[in-house]
Amino acid sequence: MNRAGNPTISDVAARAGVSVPTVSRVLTGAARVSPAKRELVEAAIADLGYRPSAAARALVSRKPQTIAIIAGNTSRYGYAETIRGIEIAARAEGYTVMITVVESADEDEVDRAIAATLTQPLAGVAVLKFDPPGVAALAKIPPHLPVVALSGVRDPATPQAVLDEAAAADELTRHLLDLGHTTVHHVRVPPSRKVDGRTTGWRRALRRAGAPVPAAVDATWDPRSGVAIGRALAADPAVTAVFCGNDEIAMGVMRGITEAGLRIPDDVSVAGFDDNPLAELWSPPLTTVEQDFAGLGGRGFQLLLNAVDGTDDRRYSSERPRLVLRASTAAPKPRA
Amino acid sequence: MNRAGNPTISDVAARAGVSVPTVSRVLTGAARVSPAKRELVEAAIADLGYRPSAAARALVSRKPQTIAIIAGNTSRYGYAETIRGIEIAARAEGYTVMITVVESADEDEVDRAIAATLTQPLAGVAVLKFDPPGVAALAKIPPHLPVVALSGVRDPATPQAVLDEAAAADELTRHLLDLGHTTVHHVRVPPSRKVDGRTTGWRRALRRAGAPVPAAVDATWDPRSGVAIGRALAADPAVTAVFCGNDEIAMGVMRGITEAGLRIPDDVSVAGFDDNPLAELWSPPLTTVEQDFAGLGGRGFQLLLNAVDGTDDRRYSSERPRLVLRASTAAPKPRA
DNA sequence: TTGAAAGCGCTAACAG
DNA sequence: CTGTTAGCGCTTTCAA
Repeated sequence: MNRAGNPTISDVAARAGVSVPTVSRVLTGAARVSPAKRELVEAAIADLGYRPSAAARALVSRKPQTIAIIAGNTSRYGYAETIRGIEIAARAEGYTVMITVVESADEDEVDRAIAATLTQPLAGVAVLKFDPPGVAALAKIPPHLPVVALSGVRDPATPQAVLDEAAAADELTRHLLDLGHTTVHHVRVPPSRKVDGRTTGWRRALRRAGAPVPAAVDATWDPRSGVAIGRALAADPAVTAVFCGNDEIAMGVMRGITEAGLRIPDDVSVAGFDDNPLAELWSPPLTTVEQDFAGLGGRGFQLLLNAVDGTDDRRYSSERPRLVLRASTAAPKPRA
Repeated sequence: MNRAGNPTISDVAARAGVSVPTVSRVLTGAARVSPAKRELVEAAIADLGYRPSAAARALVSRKPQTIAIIAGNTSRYGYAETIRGIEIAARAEGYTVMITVVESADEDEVDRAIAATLTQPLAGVAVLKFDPPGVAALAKIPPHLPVVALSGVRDPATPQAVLDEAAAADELTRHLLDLGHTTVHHVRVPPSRKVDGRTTGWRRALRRAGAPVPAAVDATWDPRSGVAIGRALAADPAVTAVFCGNDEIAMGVMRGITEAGLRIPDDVSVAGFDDNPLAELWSPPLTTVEQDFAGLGGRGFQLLLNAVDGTDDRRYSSERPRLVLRASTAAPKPRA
């Protein structure tokens, strides 16, 4: 019994009448143990309700079974789903997950978060490179620690799992152009850097089509920030199609446009990104891009595992999100 | 240097020309150290980029700085916000947070999750008692470990932070009744138990008003499950007001009602619960109950801290959610 | 104020 | 197959 009242491995050994290492052997399966002793040990473990101490194990074996996720946020849709995907994959492999939130890219804040995290015995770290705090945190991870970046700008220096947002944004923009819109306006969510896949793909599609490239409008993460933007967009007769950086913002923008007296999609087409569960229930149902965030998390974890045990050396995983056409986009009609 | 290439406390000691315990003393502040040596040690720590190992610390000191959150889900709105609230409060107190997901109340799954969690050196555990997996997990936490339940049925055996959902549901139902509705129908989200605050408050208000109590309809967590329910409700002329267990379901129900050709709130009033960020952007903006989930998480962490260090013995914290009246509810009008 | 010694709970050699 | 011996990185006695 230790100070917290938990049985220890030596309690088990004593009860089973074997040595401590023998107990360890049945626990880890590191060596063969005779069936007789194994049974004794298992019985003792069950009787005592013994649980091995991860701290002691990590200390001596250097094979920690914990990974840390560093994220700028834990509750927004894409973040939460990605974290869920990592957690599920990690759990399936017997890993425990620890979460550290870094709310700003402020150096002190990042340092503090990293320090708190690295204090733990970690098999590796997954960083959500969705935003500036994520980018800043990734830069501070010590080189010897296995790491994977989820999303973000391509960087060969680090294993990375991404969703090919640029390709999807390109496809969505092209779709709008094909519908007959002269150009497509764009409302951005706070980008992780100067470059942002959604914006890049949008611009690329416009350029390729020879369409004018309007200035992108910046929204915040708060869906309400889209309302004022929607109103302003509605006031400009040149605006017939709007591509928003995520579904929440799109919903805000739609509300602003509607409040201004225009109809969607008759007067203005609006598309989002992410395929939030509420997107298909919106009125009108929102055209968007389905992003498999949970899958992103799962692929990221696999890459991290590769980096940890080195069996597989794949370091990059990209998946193309899927366009979901719904009723919020249509061919332009001359405004009444 | 240990095997992972990290400097250890003895590297620091060697570099500073002092003993290991002296380094430990400046680290923990457990005893006075002469300014001269302290400076030497601090310089060595900085030079080496030394970070104490939480595993070793936890092993010897039995004062772990990690708490575990056990949750049935990490990405749904209320869950994610609550987790965020706990994380923020914990971080402010120097605690690291670990997350374990228990997806079903299945005994094996719960046991496995608990076992994986308890293996870590933990100061305490916060359980989201939002659903059956949460309830099942709570029952399995060993008695010596400090624990707090977030939400759920009142249980004096465990420190608990709640949102008084019954009071809020009662208030909302009464509001609908006061508007002139003969009764209020109710669509439930999967309850954590037979009793569920939202349903209880709804029923209480109806009974007190002498209004008929219709059978509650069960939805799943998927907002789409609300659509079919909405259609069915629309087919019943007796339905003029619907109170839904959460906003997502309410959005699905509204869509079903609209698809059936009825208008909201003219033909049917619909109210939700939670005040999802999208609720106010919905058409029409959704009447709901604002739940401060992040605050719930924060209060829960405080209670856990009380249980851990025993300075304060408060074990219960309840807060009354706030009614938010918007355009989805109105006085009943005879259907055309 | 400081160092030497002991030991947290466990796994990794190493004999036997 | 199994026990003995070390020792992980740290804090906690205990003397000095």
